[in-house]
Amino acid sequence: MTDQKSASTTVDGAVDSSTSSNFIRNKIADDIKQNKHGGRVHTRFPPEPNGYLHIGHAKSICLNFGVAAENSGLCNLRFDDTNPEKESQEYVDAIKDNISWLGFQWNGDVRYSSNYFEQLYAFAVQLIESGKAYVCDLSANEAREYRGSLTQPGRNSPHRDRSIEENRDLFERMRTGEFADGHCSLRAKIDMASPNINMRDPVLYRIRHIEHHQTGTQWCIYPTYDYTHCLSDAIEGITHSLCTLEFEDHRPLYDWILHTLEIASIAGASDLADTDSEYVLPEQTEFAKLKLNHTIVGKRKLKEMVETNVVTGWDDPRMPTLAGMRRRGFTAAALRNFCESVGVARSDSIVDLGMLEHAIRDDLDKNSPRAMCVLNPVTVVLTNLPDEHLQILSMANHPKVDEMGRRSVPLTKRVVIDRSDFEELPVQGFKRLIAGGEVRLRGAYVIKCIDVIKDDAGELVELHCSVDLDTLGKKPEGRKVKGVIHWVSEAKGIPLNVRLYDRLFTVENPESKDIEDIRECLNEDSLIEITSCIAEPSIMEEGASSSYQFEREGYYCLDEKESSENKLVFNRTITLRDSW
RNA sequence: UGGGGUGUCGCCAAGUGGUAAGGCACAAGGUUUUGAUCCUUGCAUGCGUUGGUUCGAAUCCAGCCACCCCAGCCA
Repeated sequence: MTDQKSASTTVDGAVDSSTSSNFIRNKIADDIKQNKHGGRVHTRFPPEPNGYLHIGHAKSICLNFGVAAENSGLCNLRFDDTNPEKESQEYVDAIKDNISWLGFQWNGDVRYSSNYFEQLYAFAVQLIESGKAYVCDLSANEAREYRGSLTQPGRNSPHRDRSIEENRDLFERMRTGEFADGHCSLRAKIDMASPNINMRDPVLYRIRHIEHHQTGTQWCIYPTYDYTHCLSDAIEGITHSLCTLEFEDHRPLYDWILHTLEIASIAGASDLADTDSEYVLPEQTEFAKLKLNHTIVGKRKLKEMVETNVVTGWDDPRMPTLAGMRRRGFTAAALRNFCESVGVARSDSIVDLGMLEHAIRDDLDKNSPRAMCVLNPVTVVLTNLPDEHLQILSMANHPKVDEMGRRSVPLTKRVVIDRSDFEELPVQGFKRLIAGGEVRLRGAYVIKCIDVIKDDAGELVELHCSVDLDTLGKKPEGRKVKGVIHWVSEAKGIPLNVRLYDRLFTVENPESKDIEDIRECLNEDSLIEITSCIAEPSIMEEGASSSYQFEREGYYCLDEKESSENKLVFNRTITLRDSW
C-alpha cells in the first residue's frame, strides 16, 4: 500500500500542505517497487527559452521537482533550445530566476539541449548508417503534400532510398553549410502510411543559418524537438519524462528513436556511463496542462499582450507570469500549495480562479503582518482630546501569532478613516459609523459621531467625534459596539499610492476560439491607481516588512519598481474575503 | 471521416470489483476589537449514456454520445 498522505519539503524549508495521490505518483511508486531504474527517480523541467514562465509552468515545475524530492531523486533544469529563432538569453535568465524564486533547486549545472548537439549529430549519423534516416530534398510545401492527411496515408519521398553513403555525404554537407535554409532536411525513415502522422518520416534536422544564444555560429543545422528531447532525456539519465497531453502522439516517436539507436551507445554517452547504475531508457508520461478561467496562459498571446502594450511588461502585476504574480505579491509557497491542490490528472480541465485566490489568502493570512492604511481618507476630529495629543498605542502585528511581535501606532486629535466607513443613510445591517452612532477605532477607543461638517455643496468635509476614554482595551459599559474600523493619524500617517488590480478579461474564457482579438474583452478597470492613501508610520520603520495585510482592506505589497523616495506605491495583492 | 485521449457534485479531484475521500465555491450556525481568520454543520441513492457480466460495478465487457489533441523543416 502506498502512503497517500505525505508532505514535501522545498529548498527554503517550507513544508507544504499534505499531498494526495495522482497517477504519476502511483506510477513512480510502482516503478520503484519493481526496481525499474534501479530505484532511481530522475526528472527534468525542460522549458524552451522563448518567453517568460507562467502559472501553467509552475504546475510542471512543482510536479517535476516535487516528485523527485518526494522520492529522494533529482530534477534537472534543461533549456530545450533547439530553435534559436525564437529564443534568447533574456528568457534563459528570467526562467532560472523564476524557478529559484518558486523555491526549487535544480540538480547540478543548468543543462541545455544545445550541450548535446555534437552527440546528437553522432547519433544521427548512426541512424543514417543503419538505414533509418535519409536526407530529403523536398521543400516544406512538397513535404506537406507527400505527408497525406488525417484520413489519407502519405507517399514516400522520392529521396527515401538514397544510399547510405550518399546520405552520409549529404548530411555532412548540411552541417558544413553548403546548403541554404530549407534546401533539404534529415528525416527518419519510419512509415509514410502510419495513422500517426508523427511517424510519417518526421524531420530530424533542418538547416538554419542563424546564430544561437548558446552555441553562436557553430551550427547551421538544428535538431528538432522530437529528435532532441528523447535523447537529451536519455543522455541525462532521466527516468520519468513528464510532459503535457499534446505530446501523447509523439510518444511512439520518442520510443522509436531511443529503441532504434544502439542502446549501448546511448548508455555510453549518458551521465550514467561511468557509474554502476544499470542503464534503462527514459519513459514519457503525459498529464493535463493547467488552465485557469479568466486567464490567458498561451505564450503567444501573453507575448502579444506585452508587445501591444496591453500590459506594461512580462512582470505586469496583472500577468499570470511568475514574474507578474511575484510583483503582485503572490508568494512562492502559495503558488506551490495551489499547484498541489489542483492535482495532476489526464482530463482537460479549467480550474476556477477562486482556487488560486484561496491559496494566496491562506498563505498571506498566516504570514502577513497587519497594518492600517486608509485608502479614501476623511478626517475625524476627536473633539475631547487636546490639540497636541499624541498617544502611542501598542498593537499586535498578527492577531494569532504572538511571535510576530507588536508595533507602535500613534493616535492624535485628528485622524482619518475611510470614506466608506461613514454613512448618513445606512442600509440595514451597516455596522460602521453613522451620525450619532458609535464605532470602535481598531486598537484604540470607541468614538461617537456628534457632528457632520459639510461644505456649501453638501460634500462631507469632516466628522466630529467624542472619545470614550474608558474603552481602551475594554468593552464599553452597558452597551454593545459592534463596528470596528481602521484609522490613521492624520499628522503622523504616511502618504502613499495604491494600485488596485482586477482580472484582465471580462470573459471567463479569454482563450476561446470565438474571440478573434483579445483586446475586445479587456477589463477597462483592471488597474486603478488611487493616490491619497495614508498608512500608519510603522510600515516605513527600519526593518519593516514590504508586504502587509492592511486591515479590513486586503493584502498589499510594496512595488519596488514603481516606488521612489518621494512616492510610495503599493500593489493590492488580493482583497480580503468579503461576505457582507 | 484516420489515429491518440478524456468524461465522478457549480470548479478541481481521489477511487483499479465490496457499496462515492478531500479541497474550492456555496449555505446555515458559533467565536471574534479585521463584516477577515478560526470552529461546527449541510452540500453526488449516484460516477457521460444504454445494455451486459456478477451475490455485488464508478471500477470488467459491448454499443452509443460529447469534448480535447495531431496533417510546422515550432515546442
